[in-house]
Amino acid sequence: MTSEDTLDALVDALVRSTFQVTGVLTRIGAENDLSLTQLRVFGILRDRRPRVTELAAYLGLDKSTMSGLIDRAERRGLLARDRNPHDGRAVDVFLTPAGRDLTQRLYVEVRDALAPELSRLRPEQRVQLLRLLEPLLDPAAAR
Amino acid sequence: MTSEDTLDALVDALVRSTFQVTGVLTRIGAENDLSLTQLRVFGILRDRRPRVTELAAYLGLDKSTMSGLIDRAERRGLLARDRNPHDGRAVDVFLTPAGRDLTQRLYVEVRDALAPELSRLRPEQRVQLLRLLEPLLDPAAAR
DNA sequence: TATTGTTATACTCTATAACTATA
DNA sequence: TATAGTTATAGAGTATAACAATA
Repeated sequence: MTSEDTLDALVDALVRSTFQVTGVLTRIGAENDLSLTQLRVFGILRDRRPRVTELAAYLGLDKSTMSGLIDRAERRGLLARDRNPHDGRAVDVFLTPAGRDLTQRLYVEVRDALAPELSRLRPEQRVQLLRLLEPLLDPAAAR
Repeated sequence: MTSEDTLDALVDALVRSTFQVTGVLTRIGAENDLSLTQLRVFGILRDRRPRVTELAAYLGLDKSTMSGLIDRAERRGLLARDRNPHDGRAVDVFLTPAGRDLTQRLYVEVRDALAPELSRLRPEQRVQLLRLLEPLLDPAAAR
């Protein structure tokens, strides 16, 4: 197998595993009335308190799209807005306690859903996979 | 690091790499006026000629959603419908030559977009990653 | 003037329900 | 009766353009 073939096969495997994980995330989201994007929003807010524009940039979305996403989650009491104390134009976004609880529950659900697949690997293979994925994760890309 | 910690870190890395690859696919799709779902449709049709319901099942979507997706792509001349010769109720879906060309171009774009990230791994590491991803890919899950 | 955020608008994606045609 | 597909409807996700408020 040439190095070119490996690249093709690897891209294929990467795309397929992406769709597989996306399927799990989409299902768990749907069971909690959350879209994949909302799931991402909650993941980001887990340890950050960004302004609207920052959040949109993380997700690669327009700020107007962000407004709608925040509106709907805010209406459900899962997250909240607050004026940024240092810049009167900016609005900070953060999880409410209810949103934080939900995020924690979602995280456990995702882990439990992926664990069976990952158990097909031996423990030392799991460590290996982790080591191989890490270099691929662009620090600029948000979760 | 305990095995429990590895699982947590691995799930995290897997989800993050999923969003990263999804970002690439979404961008390339958008540049060609295609949604992520349309991209998947084209990937599936690349080597299959399923009926509407089969396609919907692959994607985990309702058949009515499928009708709309097919409509829009058909209007653009990228795919076509045909009566299934063995079952008068069923409709087969397949790529037109234009759709096939586009799919091929998209594939190359995706590979070229992911190649730089993958080049952070040494050749033998890429082979290793491929070997580790393969057991995770459920044959039941479509691309 | 430039930036931050919201709103109006239009289109795609999605599911549910109701329908037609075929098995 | 059951299955395959379409259509009507409604809501979420998305971007573009126009706007108000602040820097």
